[in-house]
Amino acid sequence: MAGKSSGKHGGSRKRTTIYDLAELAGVSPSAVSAVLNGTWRKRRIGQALAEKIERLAQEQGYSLNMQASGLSREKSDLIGMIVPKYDNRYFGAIVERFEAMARARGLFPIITCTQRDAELEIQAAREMISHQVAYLIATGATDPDRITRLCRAAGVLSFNLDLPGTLAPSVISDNRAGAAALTRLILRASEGRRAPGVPILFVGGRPTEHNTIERIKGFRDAHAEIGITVDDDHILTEDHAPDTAQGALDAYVATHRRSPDALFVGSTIALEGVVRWIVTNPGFASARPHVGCFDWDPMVSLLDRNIVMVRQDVPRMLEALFGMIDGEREDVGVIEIPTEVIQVSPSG
Amino acid sequence: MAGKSSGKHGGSRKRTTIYDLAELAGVSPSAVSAVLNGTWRKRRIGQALAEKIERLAQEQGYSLNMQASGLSREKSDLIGMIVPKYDNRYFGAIVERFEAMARARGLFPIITCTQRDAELEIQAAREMISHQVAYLIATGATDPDRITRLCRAAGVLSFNLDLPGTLAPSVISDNRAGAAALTRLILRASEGRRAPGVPILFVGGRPTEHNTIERIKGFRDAHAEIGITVDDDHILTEDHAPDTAQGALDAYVATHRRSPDALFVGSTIALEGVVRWIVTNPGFASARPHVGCFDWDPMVSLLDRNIVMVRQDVPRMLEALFGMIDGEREDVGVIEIPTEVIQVSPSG
DNA sequence: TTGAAAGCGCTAACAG
DNA sequence: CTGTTAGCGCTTTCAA
Repeated sequence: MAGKSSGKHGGSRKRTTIYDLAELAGVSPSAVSAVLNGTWRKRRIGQALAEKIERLAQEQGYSLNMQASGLSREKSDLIGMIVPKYDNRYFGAIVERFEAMARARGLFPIITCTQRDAELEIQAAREMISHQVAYLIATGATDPDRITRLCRAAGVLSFNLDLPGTLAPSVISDNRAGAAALTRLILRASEGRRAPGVPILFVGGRPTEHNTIERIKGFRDAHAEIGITVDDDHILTEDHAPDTAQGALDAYVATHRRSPDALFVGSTIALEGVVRWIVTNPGFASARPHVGCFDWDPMVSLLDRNIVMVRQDVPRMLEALFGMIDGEREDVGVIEIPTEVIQVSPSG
Repeated sequence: MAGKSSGKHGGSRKRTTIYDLAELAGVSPSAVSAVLNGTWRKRRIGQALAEKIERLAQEQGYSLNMQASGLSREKSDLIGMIVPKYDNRYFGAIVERFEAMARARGLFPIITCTQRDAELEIQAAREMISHQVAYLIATGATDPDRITRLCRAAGVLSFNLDLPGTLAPSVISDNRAGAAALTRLILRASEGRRAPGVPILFVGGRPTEHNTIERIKGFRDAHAEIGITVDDDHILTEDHAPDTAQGALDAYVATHRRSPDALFVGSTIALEGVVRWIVTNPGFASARPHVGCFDWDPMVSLLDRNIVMVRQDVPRMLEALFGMIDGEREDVGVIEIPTEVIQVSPSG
C-alpha cells in the first residue's frame, strides 16, 4: 500500500529484457537476442526454441530497447528531417511522404520544425546528431552548409531539400523555370488591365534565399521576353510573413499612388497577407488583381480563379532524395525538379 | 589512398567520446562526463578544469551520445507525438506548438504521422516505445485506448489530444458547443434561403469518431432550438476524404432532387471536396450555399465570406496537455476546451 | 546447436 | 576535489 511503485503512474514498472526472457525460456540471453532480431537462422537455433521465445516475448509484452541496441551495434535506424514550418501544404506533403518512404526502408523518421530560425535549425541538428541519426535531411534550411559541416564532423550523411547547399547534395525545384512560366501566365491574364510596359509586382520571400533569387530571375526572364525591364521597386521581398507582405503592399501604394493590377507571390503563407490586403482594400471591390503564387493550395485554387498557382513536384523530389540516400551518394550536386502550373479551368 | 575510411562518404569517421576527451585533458572519463552534463558543481570539480574540458569538447566537435546516456540513466528525453495528417492548419498548429513547448522543457520531440490508419498508429506507438520515449501523446488517434495499453505495459506515460480515450487523460475541444454555435450561425445566415423547416446538410467526418458524434449532437441541438428535427438523411458522414464528401453530395442531390442551401462541414479537408463540388456545380453559379466548417483555415475565411469557420483553441489545448505532463498526472479524465467561431466581418 | 564474455559510451555511487 | 568501478540492455565474436 505504501509500496514504492504504487505512485501516481506506473511509469517505473521495469521493462522486460532479454535476460528475463532467457530465464523464462531456460536459455542464454544471446539466443534470445538472435531469435528476436532474426539472425537466428544463421546461428542455427532450433525452430522450436525460436517459436517458444517469440511466444514468450509476445506474452511478456517485450519491446526491444533501441537505445541499447543502437549503442551496441554502433548505429541507429533514425533518419532525421528538419523542416521550417507546418503551415502550408508543401511542407506538409514533404513530411508525409518522407515519413512513408523512410518507414518503407525500415528507418524511423524523426521530424522537427525550426520556424525558419537559423539558430533553432542548428540546435535541432545538433540534437539529432546527438540522438545518433544515420541521416539528416535539411529542408528549406536557412544555412544548410552549417548543418552539413556539423553532420560531417559527426559522420552523419546529410542532404538538402528545397533549398540547396554547396557541401551536401541537394534536391530542389526548378524555381527559375517555374517562376517564368507562372509569370507568363499572369502577364497574359492581366494583359488587358495592366498599363502597357508596367511590370507585375513581386511580393514575398527572403531576398537572400536561393529560391527567391531564382524566382526573381524567372520573373525577370518572362518580362524580358515581352520587352519589359523590371526595376527593383517592383520586387518587395523581405520574408515570408503575411503581415510583411501586407505592409509592403501598403507602402508600395502609398509611394506609387497606384494599385497593382497583377501580383507574383512568393509563397502561400505570404499569399495569406496578400489576400487579406486585397479583400480589405475597397479599391479592389469591383475587380481583384491577377495573382500568381509559387506554391499550391488546393482550396485557394478552387476559391479564387484569379489566383494561379505553381505546384512543386513533391513525389519526384523525394524519389530523387531517397535515390541518393539509398546509394549513400554524397557527390551528386544539385538536382532540379520541374514544377507544374495549376489553373482551375475558367469554364468549370 | 586506398584507406578503408576513404569511401564515398565520411560516415565511418569515429566520433569523439568522453574517453578521448579524458585522455586529452589528462583526467578521468567521469570527470569529463560530470563537466559535460552540468553535474560538476556538486562533484566540486575545479572551475579551471571544467573550462578546459568544455573547450576541448568544443574543439573536438564532441557530441553527447544520447543513446548511451539514455541507456545508462535508464531514461530518455524523448517525447513522442502521433498525429494523423499534416494537410491542415489545425494539426500543423498543434505540432508546431507542441514542439516548442517540449523543447522549452528540455525534451526532444519526435512526431510521426499515421495517416488516420489504426494499424500504423499502433505500429508507430510500438516504435516510439522501443525508442524509449518518456511520454507519448496520441493526437486524433483512431483507437487511443489501444495505444494507452501499450504504453502502460511499457511504463510510458500517455495522453490523448483532440480525440479522447477512456484509459488516459485527454484534452479535446468542446465539440458539441462549438458545433451548436456554428450551426446557429449558418441557420441564421441562410434563413432567407432555406425552405422553412428544412435542416442544414451535415457533411464529412467519421461516424464512429467521438468528435463527429459530438458535433452531430451540437448540430441537432441548434436545430432543436428552432424547432427543427434533423433526420439521418441530412447527415452524410463516412470519412474525412474530399472525394467522399463530393460523392455523398452528388448522391444526396440525385435522390432528393434538390440542392442544399446550407452545409455544415466536418473538417477542412472534407471542405476541399465540398468546395470543389460547389464551384463545379452549375446550379450554384448565381448563389453559393452557406457553409460552416469545423476547423479553421485563414485563407478560406478570407476568400469566401459564405464560409464560416470554427477555430479550435490550440494554445489552450496544449497548455492543458503540458499541465498534465508537467505534473505527470494520469488521473484527470477529459478536459474540454471551448472553441471560437471565426467570421470575416461582412463590412470589410 | 548453444553459451560465455567483452564491449558500445555514458552515468553514478563509492572510495579516496 | 578526483578516479575506480559496476552496470544500463543488447550484439557479436569465439569456444564449446
